[in-house]
Amino acid sequence: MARDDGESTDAKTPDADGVETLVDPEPERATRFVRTATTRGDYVTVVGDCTVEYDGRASSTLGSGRRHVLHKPDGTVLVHEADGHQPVNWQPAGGDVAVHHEASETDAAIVVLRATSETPEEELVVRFSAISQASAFEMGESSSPETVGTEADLKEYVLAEPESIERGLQPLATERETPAGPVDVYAEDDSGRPVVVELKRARVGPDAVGQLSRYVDALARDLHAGADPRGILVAPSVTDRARKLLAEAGLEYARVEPPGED
Amino acid sequence: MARDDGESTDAKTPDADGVETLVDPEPERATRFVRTATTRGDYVTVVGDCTVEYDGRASSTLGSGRRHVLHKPDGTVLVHEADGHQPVNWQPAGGDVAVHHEASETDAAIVVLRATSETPEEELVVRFSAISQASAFEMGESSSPETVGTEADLKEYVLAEPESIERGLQPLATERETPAGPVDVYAEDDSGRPVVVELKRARVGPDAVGQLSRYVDALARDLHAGADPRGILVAPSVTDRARKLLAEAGLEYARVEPPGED
DNA sequence: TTGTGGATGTCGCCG
DNA sequence: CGGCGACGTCCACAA
Repeated sequence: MARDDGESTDAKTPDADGVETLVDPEPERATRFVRTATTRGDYVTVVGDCTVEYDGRASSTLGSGRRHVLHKPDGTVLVHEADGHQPVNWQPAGGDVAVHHEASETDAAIVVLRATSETPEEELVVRFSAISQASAFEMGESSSPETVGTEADLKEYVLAEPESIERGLQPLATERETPAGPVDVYAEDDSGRPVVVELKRARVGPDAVGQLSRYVDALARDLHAGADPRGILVAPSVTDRARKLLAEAGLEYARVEPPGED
Repeated sequence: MARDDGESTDAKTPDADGVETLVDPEPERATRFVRTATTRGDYVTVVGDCTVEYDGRASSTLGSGRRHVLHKPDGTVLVHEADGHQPVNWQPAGGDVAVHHEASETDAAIVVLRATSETPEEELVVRFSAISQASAFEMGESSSPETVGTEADLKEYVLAEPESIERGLQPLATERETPAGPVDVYAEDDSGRPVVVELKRARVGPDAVGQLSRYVDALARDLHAGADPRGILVAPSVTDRARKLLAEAGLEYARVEPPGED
């Protein structure tokens, strides 16, 4: 879709389909371009040499280096480097972003992107000493993937086939509230004894045992004395340590296939 | 840095400083460009309409939409949409990436990026029906930020000033091993009673209580009978439920300022 | 390779 | 808005 508004003269390719690109722009031009595109609600990317400062829940400093900076229409800022899934620095959605240019200690003007947010109060400042490429894209609405294999899928399966955990097990409720939090599946075994089922979609470690343990303890307190609920951890597999912790706490483990493998 | 190798003729701006950009390329050209840049070890970005399929630990499908796809030199693939910090789909570093083009159901040829990995066996397939922009960048080595305000900083502070937790507290060891895992700080109170200290840099919930609880239980078993270790959760703040769980488990809480606020 | 716990975790749901 | 737990969590570090 062509851009015909005034600022589109900044674009290297103003007639391209929803994309404008500057290569090696001067700082002032880059500043104007990024500011305009950001204001317009575009998805903006900048590649160049920059330093990054972050201050908020923690603080960090990054020395000069070549990075890939994204600014999304929702205010998200991501600073990516050559490696890794995680951005090296970022700012969550919802904050404000300001772009300006200023003189650096040497003679080169630099482009500064400052992203701020409140609750928590945080600030991310990216200072470009050189910009190789700045682009702006019209991005459509975000969609969400249909995912199979989540804990919700496992719960569905367990509710449909409770015998896969134990013969005679009867689910009574999901997300049953206890003083320690909601229990994934609350059930009764074939002798009428209450059972707390904690579901995990993947191999479990000690944390899941702690979680189940808290629920069972809370329920034991909550129910009339002598109810003595059982706790069953349901997962594809367990680590050794988790298995020992289960044994020590008098809890049980039931293996299920990972969900969504139909 | 100018690119003078054979494939550089694909670049829209072959002389730019470490950046090559194609706008609205034909599928075959885009395929060649992305494949070459990827092989070369460049940081590659593609913006266009695509579908995404993932299969591995879980499975997901994404219908057609405009997206921003990154391929990093380490093999990481990220698929971003207009919103959110997290990529809507991704592939971790270390896997293989293949790019080819194929005929679609309609007459348009499409560009396919397939990222695969083993352990766990996973596959991510991005199918572009149209590409607005494809870019390749030379990216330097990744750096790592100097971050202040981590749990490690809190530990340092606590070891230097144990009285900030409790008068007379004497740290004996860090990461002391127990059958339930390593304890952040192992100490003795002024009466010589052993103390397990669990540190958290931020407000804590029930999970941290469970963690501390496991350590204390394990240590009680591990030490000679009658040692009766105390457990202190050290954090800037606690949720109500966590506080209740602490009380029920006979554990304590000590408030500390978030680290790195000097 | 696997286990374990931290993270500026982020995200969605629910009170 | 805060609490709570899932996440294809990712990640570094240790065994």
